[in-house]
Amino acid sequence: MAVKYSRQRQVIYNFLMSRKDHPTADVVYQNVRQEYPNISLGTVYRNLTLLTNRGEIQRLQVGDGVDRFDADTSRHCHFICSGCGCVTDLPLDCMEDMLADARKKFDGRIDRQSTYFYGLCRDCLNHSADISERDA
Amino acid sequence: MAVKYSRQRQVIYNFLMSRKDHPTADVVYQNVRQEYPNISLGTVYRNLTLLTNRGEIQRLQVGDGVDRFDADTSRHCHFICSGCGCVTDLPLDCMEDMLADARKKFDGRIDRQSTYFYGLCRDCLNHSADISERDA
DNA sequence: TCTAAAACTAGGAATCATTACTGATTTACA
DNA sequence: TGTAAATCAGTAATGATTCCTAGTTTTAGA
Repeated sequence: MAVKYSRQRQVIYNFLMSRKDHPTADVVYQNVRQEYPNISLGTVYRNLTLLTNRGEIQRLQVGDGVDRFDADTSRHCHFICSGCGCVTDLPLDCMEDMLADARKKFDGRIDRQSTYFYGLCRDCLNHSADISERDA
Repeated sequence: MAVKYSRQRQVIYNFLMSRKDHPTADVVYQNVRQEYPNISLGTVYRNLTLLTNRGEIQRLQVGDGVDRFDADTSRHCHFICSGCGCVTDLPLDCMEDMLADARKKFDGRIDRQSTYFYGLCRDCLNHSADISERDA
């Protein structure tokens, strides 16, 4: 299937490029709707999937049951805060080494790697410290 | 909430310990049902979640929309075949280094890491080679 | 510019993994 | 054994995502 230009896809892609917080499909929908009130959620999902398959964006599955999307396709890890659910980029030097090591040890072809770290972000850590102090 | 012994949970855990292929909740259900015909899928889910929260097993979210479960809680990566969907363990030496590097670079607390590799397993590679030869 | 085919869309229905609810049962412990 | 809390079976509800269909937009070529 040849890919034809569509206004909706362009707007979806532009919105994703403008964000660094890895929005969900619904967040993309709610925002794009400001400009295109008639756009449908199905269209947002279809285009996010299409862009992912074409390698222009990447889909993140951080484990909370909702997929997220990232316009940055460079190889990097993600951190997911168990407190507030925020997702932030985490570029690590050792990713290349890890991939090389995996390829050496695994009998098969490895195309892609995805790494997620989980914990508490700085804001949530500070907040829980506040609570501890208050309770003390 | 104190955790009480339950026959069902024991059977679910035993089954998971006997498998190396990271079964889904439904696969656990179908198998445990052989021995306990009355067990319900809800009970399987509840206990798998409870065991995960207690750190006795781990939940895998490999990206196909269905969660998988692993009785091996040691730190290791997983490979997911894009061809047949099989999930296999992939222990790598560099995981500790990577975690240490992430902790050094990230301002916050990192508790846990999960790494997935995607590609084609040996069987699927051989199979696609067969198809290429046949078509040639 | 006109036209036809292919790709795309909006809107809504369908899917399906997972969770929540409810009344009955089991477990722990005095 | 008696009792309260935890758990269960069965089923309904949830919610993210995909599928479906009729109509619209885009593109390429005459």
